[in-house]
Amino acid sequence: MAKDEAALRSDPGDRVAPGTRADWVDRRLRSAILSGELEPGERLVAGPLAQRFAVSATPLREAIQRLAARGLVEIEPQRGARVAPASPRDAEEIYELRALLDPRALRDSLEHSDDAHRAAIELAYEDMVRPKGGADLVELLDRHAAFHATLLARCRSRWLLRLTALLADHSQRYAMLATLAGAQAGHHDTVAEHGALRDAALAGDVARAVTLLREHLEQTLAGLRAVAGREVAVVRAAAPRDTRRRT
Amino acid sequence: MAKDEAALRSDPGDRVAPGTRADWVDRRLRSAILSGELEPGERLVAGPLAQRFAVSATPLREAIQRLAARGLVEIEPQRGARVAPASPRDAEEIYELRALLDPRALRDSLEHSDDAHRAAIELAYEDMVRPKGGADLVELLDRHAAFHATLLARCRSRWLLRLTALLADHSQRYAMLATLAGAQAGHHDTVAEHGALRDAALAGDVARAVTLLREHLEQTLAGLRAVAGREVAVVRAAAPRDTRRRT
DNA sequence: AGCACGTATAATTTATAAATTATTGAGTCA
DNA sequence: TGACTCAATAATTTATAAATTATACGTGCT
Repeated sequence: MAKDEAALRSDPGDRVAPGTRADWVDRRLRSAILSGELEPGERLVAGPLAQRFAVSATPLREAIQRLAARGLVEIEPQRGARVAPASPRDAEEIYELRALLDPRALRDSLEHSDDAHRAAIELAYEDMVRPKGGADLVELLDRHAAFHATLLARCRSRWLLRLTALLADHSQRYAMLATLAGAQAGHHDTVAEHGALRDAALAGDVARAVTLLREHLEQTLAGLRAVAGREVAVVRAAAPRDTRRRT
Repeated sequence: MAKDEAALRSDPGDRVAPGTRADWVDRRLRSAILSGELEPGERLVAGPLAQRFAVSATPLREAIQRLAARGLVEIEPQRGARVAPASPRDAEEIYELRALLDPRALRDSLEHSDDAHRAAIELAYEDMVRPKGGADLVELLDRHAAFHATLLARCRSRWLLRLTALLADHSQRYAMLATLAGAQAGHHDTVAEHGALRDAALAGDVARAVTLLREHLEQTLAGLRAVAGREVAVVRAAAPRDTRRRT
């Protein structure tokens, strides 16, 4: 039948590059929030933002709705949207959950790894430790996130991956905020940790890799706690951009 | 504006609904999906839906975006949205994650319980075991979800609660689908399990409550596996409502 | 007939404009 | 002076209409 031919042509998945404007604004806003370009608590006013991105109100609004569902922005009905506030408490919750979920995902991923996966891990690691372009901080954190995501990529549970990706977004934001707050403390030799993690993953030593990842996350959390005080100060400083200056 | 909208909006279960139209459509669509009123894989065409809900395209679209971010609908750019497909595999993943996360949330919740919380638990339990109005299936599942949510309510980690709530939504959908598929199996004496859970929670026996919850979830998963075959059949039967019309 | 191409139709996506709601500020009365 | 009212303004929210894209169908060619 001709049905098969038609089905082949409209095969889902051949469209790799989604091109709608709402998607673009979504990604753009996400990276703006993760990079700190938009500060926590900052208001997102529809008009100026639409002009700044050269899009209409509709796709902008849709992007905001999606980000709200992901927890990156908060919407108060009838009163506008703002970048999700940041707090040390939230950061602790996020990293605790990552310490619980990421190792689990890593175990399943490594147990179903293959050559292509290991190659991808090696590549992501190289991209991370030896950034090509400018040593931009946001680029560095993007590579870091990509490395972790690659490690988990073979996990078969799409839901577990969905949750880890969600948490990874937020922890990337906190990593950036902490760095901006002057977090030189907590520099617990992350390069060595990542290297050991890479080696264990490539060697197929699942148990060791899982342990290393958990320790890595816990130490990151500890380092984040070390600058919690300063971070709070920064958040407080950014907060006064509040809506109403009611007495 | 048209005056008949008030009548249209007084559909069952929304009158205490403050907020915007998009919020309303969001809740309405969510419950439609969770109740199976909209079947997995079913297309969500903007025009008819907007007319059916008596709203414009904009708020409807925003609601769909939010539901997509929550995983209840899937959007293929330029090609429309559809209710997220259901599969036994997804159900397993969801219940496995619940078995991991819910007990953790329950532990923290019960460790910070108080009289008001215990009263809420007792109330939610009564509402569940003795439904007042019609013995509607969706109402029953809503009460069941409410009971579980109440148990976890005192958990201090807002992120953990966010994840459990997300998973609860999807597991409620699967509970409905399984029941519609004729899941009399898996009736592993849920009433007794819930009763014991309630008792342990009210008595402050945290360890026991946590164990009971984990077992409850694992048995629910087991019961769900029992009807997996039939469920697949149902999903397959519903699937042919696919995108492209028959040739 | 079978396949490709072009046109027509339908649906999504975006833009623009109207309307509802919140907030600000001045003016007024106690 | 202080609080309260009420218009003015700004922002969100919704509606409507235009444009972009995908899909279906008919037409002509090999």
